[in-house]
Amino acid sequence: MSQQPHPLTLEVVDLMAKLVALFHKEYEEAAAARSLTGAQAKVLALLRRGPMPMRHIAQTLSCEPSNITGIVDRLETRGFVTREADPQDRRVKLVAATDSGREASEELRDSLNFAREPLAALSEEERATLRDLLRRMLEGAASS
Amino acid sequence: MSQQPHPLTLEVVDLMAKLVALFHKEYEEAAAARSLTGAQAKVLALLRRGPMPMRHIAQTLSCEPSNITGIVDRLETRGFVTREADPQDRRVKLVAATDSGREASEELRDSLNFAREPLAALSEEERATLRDLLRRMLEGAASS
DNA sequence: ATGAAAAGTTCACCTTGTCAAATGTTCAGC
DNA sequence: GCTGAACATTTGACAAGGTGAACTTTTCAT
Repeated sequence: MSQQPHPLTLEVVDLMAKLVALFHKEYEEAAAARSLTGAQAKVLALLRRGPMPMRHIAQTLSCEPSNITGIVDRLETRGFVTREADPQDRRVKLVAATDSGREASEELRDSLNFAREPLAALSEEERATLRDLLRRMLEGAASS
Repeated sequence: MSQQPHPLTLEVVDLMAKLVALFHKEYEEAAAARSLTGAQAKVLALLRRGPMPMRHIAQTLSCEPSNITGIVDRLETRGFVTREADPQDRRVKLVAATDSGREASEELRDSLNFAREPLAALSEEERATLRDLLRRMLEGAASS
């Protein structure tokens, strides 16, 4: 709690902050190009793996369940998502992406990959090194 | 525009998305601990380098100037920031951090450095490698 | 001098986010 | 079998972030 901020660490944090800002901006733009908001795109991306209870969405995105209600409402009126009661437990609603929702999400993801100019600056080997470092950093954190 | 998404690239993008989410969450929490919002903290961080016209803040954060008005309003009522007319051009207002604003921003920054658990998983040498890779990736992009 | 362009502000509006109070459902214990 | 606690979701009130359009003030080129 009282360690000197090491100059190298400080610089890495600074670079990461810039990269985060850049990534965030590009994600929002890619979503907006499909008239989705960032939050809607994130929910849609989660649902690519399959239907999911509201609660689980809220936990994964670290926000209140009541917040998800609104986001799913807006996705639902646009036909990107459906809500059905879970037969196992009728308290929970399973949110599932429609075909059109899945398609929008995958398009967005692919457009992101191609738009990733920063990554193009690295060779294949460097990208592998980066992948390993990022993996190590994320090992302790939450997943999916 | 039609290149196959290379699995390695895809994985790196995915890891970065997770890192971005993690970083973002920790930043918001660190800001909230000082009862600042993320946006307010970002503006305050920009002002550490010196006073700045509203317009410049908006450009740096890639948002509309009218948005900055509100954020600076809220920072101002809490005494973190002042607005004065630029003597050179009385259309522009120079926003400057007060001592208390600067202090809050620096505290936040330092708390971020120490809270950066993910980085602790890397050795000094690995952090240097990461720094170099990030630098390369950001070379083409906007700065500060 | 006049008029176009720039910087900020204001206003109306939407989305994200929180919290507290409802509703409906499940389930443990009796 | 009933009751009450716990749970998932929704609703409503509210604040902040974000946009776009209309307005004021100031600058500056002609």
